[in-house]
Amino acid sequence: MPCWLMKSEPDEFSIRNLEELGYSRWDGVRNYQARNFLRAMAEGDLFFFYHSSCATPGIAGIGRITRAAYPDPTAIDPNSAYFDMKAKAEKNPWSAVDVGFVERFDTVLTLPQLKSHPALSQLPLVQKGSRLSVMPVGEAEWHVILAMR
DNA sequence: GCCAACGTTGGC
DNA sequence: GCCAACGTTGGC
Repeated sequence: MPCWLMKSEPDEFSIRNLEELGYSRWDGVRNYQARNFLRAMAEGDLFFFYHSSCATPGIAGIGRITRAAYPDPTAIDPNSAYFDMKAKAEKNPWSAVDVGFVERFDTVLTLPQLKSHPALSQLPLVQKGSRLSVMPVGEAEWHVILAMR
């Protein structure tokens, strides 16, 4: 089963928000490479929930894909912060998935911790300058990260 | 708040 | 198709 990592700013949407809600739509992705990964996801895939742009950037928990990619409604909603003028209902280039809560880590697995592990050096997350917000995680990497929690 | 790195836009 | 300018991401 493919595994993933997705970034969210916890001020916007955190692992606690997902825990409280139980499920959510994962929308607002506006990068083609990240969108293509969204489209490669299947129901049942697991992902690491990463907190970015915050006091302690790192992996905060685990979620599950509960619905495969579909057109992102926020792209055609003028009231949404993610509205895209160029998107139309009949031609919407952006995708969203639905996700469910799986687990919240007791403590965030911090970016420096992740960077310190040699087995994770190929993960785009830890590479210099990488801004990719949705990325695949290899099975070996997945288990390494799980063991670090 | 700063700024390096990246992706996108648009003139040519 | 090139590439400079711009806007955004995201760690620090």
